[in-house]
Amino acid sequence: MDVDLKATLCGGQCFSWKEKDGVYTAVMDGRLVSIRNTDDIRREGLSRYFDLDYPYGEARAYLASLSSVMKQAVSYAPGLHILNQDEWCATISFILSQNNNIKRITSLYDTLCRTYGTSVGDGSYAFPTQEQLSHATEAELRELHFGYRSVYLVSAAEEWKPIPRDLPTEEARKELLRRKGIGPKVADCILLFGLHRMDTFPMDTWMKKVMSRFFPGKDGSLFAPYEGLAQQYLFQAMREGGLSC
DNA sequence: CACCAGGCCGTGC
DNA sequence: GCACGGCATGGT
Repeated sequence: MDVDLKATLCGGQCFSWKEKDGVYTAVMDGRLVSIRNTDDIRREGLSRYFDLDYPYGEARAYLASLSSVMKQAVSYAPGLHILNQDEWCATISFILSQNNNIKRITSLYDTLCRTYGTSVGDGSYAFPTQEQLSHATEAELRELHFGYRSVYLVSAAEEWKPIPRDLPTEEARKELLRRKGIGPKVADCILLFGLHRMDTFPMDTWMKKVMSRFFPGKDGSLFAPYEGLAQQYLFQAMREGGLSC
């Protein structure tokens, strides 16, 4: 099955892609990339980023077998994939996300690129590296409308280090929770979208609504070993009104 | 005016 | 351990 680009790129996993007339564009590894379909993904060498080798067919079948609501959520956007994003970029992105909406997160993400990132031409900018963002000050960020998240960004750039790839999810989570501005929800988003830990289930305000309404008393472990994918299916369906009793 | 958005932190109990 | 208010900003 082809990747659903809209569900995958514009559903709150990442904030770097722009869509125009069915063409999705972003800066990847220092160059501007445009794609329209799964063939373009392969042609541009983005198979890993789009997670093409993960057994989505198997995961979909299993999740859909669990409950009618989950089946409905899966059928809403079956081509949804979980991206393999850069850990640094995902960390900053989800620090921006707290108590915020996707539109404004995207806008703030854009401001970071234009202010601190490297130009790649055509008015586009790469996401700033840790070194580039470490030049930002709290006062400067506040002027750029980052609000109380400003201090978290400064701290993240100062104290950044990658999580060892072989560290078990629960220990990685503890490490993330020590960092300023990273709580349970942001940590889980970094684990899922930046480290591809499918055994995480980020609980934001939308997911709290989903769980209390459709799976009262349960948690993400109900969907093991595909918690993360299940979460994203439910998140999308709930936000766009695709779930009914 | 209120309340909400991919929440977290510090305080008080 | 848990509940609560404060926090920046922009949209409805």
